[in-house]
Amino acid sequence: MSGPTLVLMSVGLPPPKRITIADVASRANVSTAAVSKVLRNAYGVSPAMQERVRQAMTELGYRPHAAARGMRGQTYTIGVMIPDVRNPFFPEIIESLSEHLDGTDYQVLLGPGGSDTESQTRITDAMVDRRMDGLVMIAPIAPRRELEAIAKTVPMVVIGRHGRSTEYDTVVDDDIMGAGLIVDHLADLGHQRIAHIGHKDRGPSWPATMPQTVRAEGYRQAMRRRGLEAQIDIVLTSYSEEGGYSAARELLSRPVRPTAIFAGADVAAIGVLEAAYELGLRVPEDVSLAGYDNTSIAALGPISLTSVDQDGHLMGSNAARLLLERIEQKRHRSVLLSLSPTLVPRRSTRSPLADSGGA
Amino acid sequence: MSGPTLVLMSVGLPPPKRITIADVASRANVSTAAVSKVLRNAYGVSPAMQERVRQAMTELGYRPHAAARGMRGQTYTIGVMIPDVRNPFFPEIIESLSEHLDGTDYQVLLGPGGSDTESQTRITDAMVDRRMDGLVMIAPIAPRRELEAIAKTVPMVVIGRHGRSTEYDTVVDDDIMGAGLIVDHLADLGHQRIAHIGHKDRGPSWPATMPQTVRAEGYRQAMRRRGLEAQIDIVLTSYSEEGGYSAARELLSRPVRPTAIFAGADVAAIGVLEAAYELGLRVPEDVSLAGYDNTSIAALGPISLTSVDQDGHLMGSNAARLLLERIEQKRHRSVLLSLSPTLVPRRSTRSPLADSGGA
DNA sequence: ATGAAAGCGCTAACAA
DNA sequence: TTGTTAGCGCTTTCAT
Repeated sequence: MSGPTLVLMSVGLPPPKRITIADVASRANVSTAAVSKVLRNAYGVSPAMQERVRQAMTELGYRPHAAARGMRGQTYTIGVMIPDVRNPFFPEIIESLSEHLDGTDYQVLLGPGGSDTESQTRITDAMVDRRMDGLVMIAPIAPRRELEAIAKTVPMVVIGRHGRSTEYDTVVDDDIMGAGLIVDHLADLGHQRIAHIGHKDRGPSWPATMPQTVRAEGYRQAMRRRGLEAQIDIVLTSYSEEGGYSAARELLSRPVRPTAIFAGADVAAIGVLEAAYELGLRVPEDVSLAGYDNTSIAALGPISLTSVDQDGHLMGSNAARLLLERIEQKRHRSVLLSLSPTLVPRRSTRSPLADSGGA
Repeated sequence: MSGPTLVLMSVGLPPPKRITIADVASRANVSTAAVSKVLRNAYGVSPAMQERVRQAMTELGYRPHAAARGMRGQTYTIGVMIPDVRNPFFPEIIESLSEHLDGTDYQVLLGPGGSDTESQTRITDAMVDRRMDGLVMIAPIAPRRELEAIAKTVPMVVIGRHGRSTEYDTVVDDDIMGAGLIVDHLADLGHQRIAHIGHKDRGPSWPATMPQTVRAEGYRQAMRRRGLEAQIDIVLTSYSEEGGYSAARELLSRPVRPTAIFAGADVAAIGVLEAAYELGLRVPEDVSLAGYDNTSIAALGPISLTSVDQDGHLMGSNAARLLLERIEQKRHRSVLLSLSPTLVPRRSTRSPLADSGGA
């Protein structure tokens, strides 16, 4: 294979300089203060002046300098911290968030934080340093105290993390319930050896409020409720293809295999599929499989993965609404919004074969 | 299903105010200019003063105000315009981009632009308004003139768009070659009726330089080269699951079906799989299928999709490098970097059955 | 209703 | 090497 091709080209002209409110002001024969007021739809400008200023703005192609505005007023920027850009569930939230903000003056900017505390802190700080008007944190792993410290500085909504805070709003899906839906579904089908694949993250933070912890806990509770306490079987890897793969390699290589696997995320379930495929095991004939998140891949005919739907759309729009309330109406009382998930049964789960009795 | 649960909570304290260089300066008994210099690692500060200032910074927990810095100097922010947050190929580019920037003072912020011109323009303007130091545009659909107008204002690298510009750098994968790899592969297997699913986007821009156009053109060229000109068969929908699905419904319902389908993107190929599944056709027994992008889903055992690999990692790191060169070394000569793709053959393609002779 | 002017936190000439 | 100071583009009192 040939290496990359490289082509050089010419040129370099003097950079044009931007139009400021001063330009607009002089063009419209008004003060800069007047222009500023028009810009903000502030009180105390006659319709006539309004018109003149707007005219001048369009004629000159004026664009407000967001950073400069931010020095005194707002930056009109909403920051969204995203751990793991690859997670196919986040786009749903993000899309709905931006949609909700589309009519407003606010712009959404995404901060790619890694799955470790440091990089999440780094990008979060970066957003604060840029004086964003509000922050949406998607499943952050920082300790609550840290989040609250930031939330004291800037309006904040946390998505996908359980527990409440007085400093920020929370939008969360009831993961206890979601895990229960899956376990009940599998138990109803006659499964007993139901294993769970969980996510363990790095970092010092106590993860009791993280979705993965709550899903595992929901799994435990449901297993007990169904009298399957002795069958509780959790493998902690990560919510990723690799994580699901390695967990499944372990589970499916045992002398007594589980008859069903509940992966805490669809991506992990995909890894399980891969492992099962390699081991020559069929889903659902040899092992039932369920995921979580109901990502679009779960719906695919050849995959047809039973999953739990979280309505990311609703999460996103609510997060946007709550954040705007905090920013514009200066609300300080915090809100906890808990949405209920729904089960989406598909072909990846079915009754275990006759030979698969209890332990 | 019960509706969302809502819980209200209390509190509201006076917001603390931020530490500025003035605070740091007085604490360290130096001028603000000195602090500024330390901040920028600028020339002309004694090690002693360096130390005093850094000390004061950490003691006070000082964080520079990015917007204020931006008013005179840089914002240390790199903006990345992303059309379609759902495209699973982009995360690769983004990850490698951020990685490359990790050691530097720059921060990556992502601008979610939709698949239409307006929303892309909107988010791009927003990034310019925020005085980002550099912009990376991933497969933008704006006309080249528009891109160049922006590039005159701010250092810019365009990814995934063919054609060259004197104003910005380009990192692109050779889509003509990539399409050729697929067609050759299929033709070598004995296929003749090879159909192609393309992407047609909205917007007034002339799309001759867009990847989808080039891939379609590459397909045509390769078909001619292989003497299959009469078999050229392109269905234009979109690079999405739905697009692939509807195109495949059409193609596979014909009296004389193609023996192979080359979808311009893996996501579209996934839609084809879905359609084939619904129609009771097997891949590859009844129809061979190839995608493009080699996304992780293509590698899955149950899917095993033949695809073209683009090395997003290399694209991302090169884009970062080129952008930094433009920003820091003020390079003006533009660069075109063309990477070559590779074929990744998998089980979704095989020789057509005997009964599937030429038209 | 309108405008003059004082900052916001920082950078960069220029002086010392 | 260090400090002084004039902005950057906008918002926001406070007079007019």
